Amino acid sequence: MEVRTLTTVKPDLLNSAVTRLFARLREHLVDQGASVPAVRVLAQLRDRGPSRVTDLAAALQVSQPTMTQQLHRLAEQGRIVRTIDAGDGRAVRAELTAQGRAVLDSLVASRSALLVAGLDHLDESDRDAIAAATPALARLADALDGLRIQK
Amino acid sequence: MEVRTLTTVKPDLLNSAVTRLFARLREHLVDQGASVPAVRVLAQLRDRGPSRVTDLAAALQVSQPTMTQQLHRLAEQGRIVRTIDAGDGRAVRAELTAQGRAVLDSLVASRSALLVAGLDHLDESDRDAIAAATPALARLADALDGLRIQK
DNA sequence: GATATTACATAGCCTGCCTATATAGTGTGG
DNA sequence: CCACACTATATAGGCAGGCTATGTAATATC
Repeated sequence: MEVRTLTTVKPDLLNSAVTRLFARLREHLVDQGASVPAVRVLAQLRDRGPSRVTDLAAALQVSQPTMTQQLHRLAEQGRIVRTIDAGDGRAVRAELTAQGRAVLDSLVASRSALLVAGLDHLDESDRDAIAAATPALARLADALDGLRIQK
Repeated sequence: MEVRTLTTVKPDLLNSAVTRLFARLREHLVDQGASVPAVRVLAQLRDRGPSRVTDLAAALQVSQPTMTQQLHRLAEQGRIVRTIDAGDGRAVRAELTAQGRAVLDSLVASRSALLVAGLDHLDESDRDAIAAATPALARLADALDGLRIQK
């Protein structure tokens, strides 16, 4: 049997760390003229391909008018194109442009570089701990999703 | 010597986990009629005691007008009181009310309960990994803060 | 073919953030 | 001791991102 200091998760410390990390990640996007909601839409279009307004809104859990507005902004910036669906004149197909894809790739790469640079300032043991915990944190997010739905 | 799979931090997965966790934590506050910026102000007042507008703005890294606005909202809700500083007629002293303190305590307790409930759905090994990584994540946030300043 | 439904757009409102500027109190040099 | 500079907060105006309610146009359905 392993003998080590018993450590339990301190909710406040976990909350604080997550909040601070998120703030830095968001700030990094904003410094490059992007935003978290915009990047989420671009990533969704990259992953799911051309999509309708309503489907994107559902996938990202925002209202349809919010998604309409976001897509109009992204279209003005040339990062997506909006075309009327052939076969359903009501529907809009949003699709990444080459520029949009390039911007997204660049933002993602830059964000990874930031995290790697941050990790580089840590001890090996801290990096190991974070690497080991990453899947667990994803599962914690899954669990919280589940609790939300039951609410 | 321990023999185990060598794992490196995957920046995208870490970003995704942090982003999702933050989204749930924020949603949980919003469900209770609060917001992340408002709670940050209340927590600051709890930790530092009565404070001036400018000091709060600096501590939370927002502009002075943003803090002025936030404090007016919190005052309308009865969560803080704003009094003119005795000794400097220009300055405003913002201070938690008993109600504000109670609301903050309740929100913090509820957030902890949410996290504990989520953790309860995980394996012992996941909980251990998260407990072990929490200080490392805080240090990662510190490191990113440092990188930001050097920028 | 009239009507119901669906997909998106628009209107109007809120929070939260910003910069620029006004106002009012404090402090200071002459 | 008063004009002037400075400092603390407030106000004005603007943008992003979120919401609900509702309008409009295309499609489906009976």
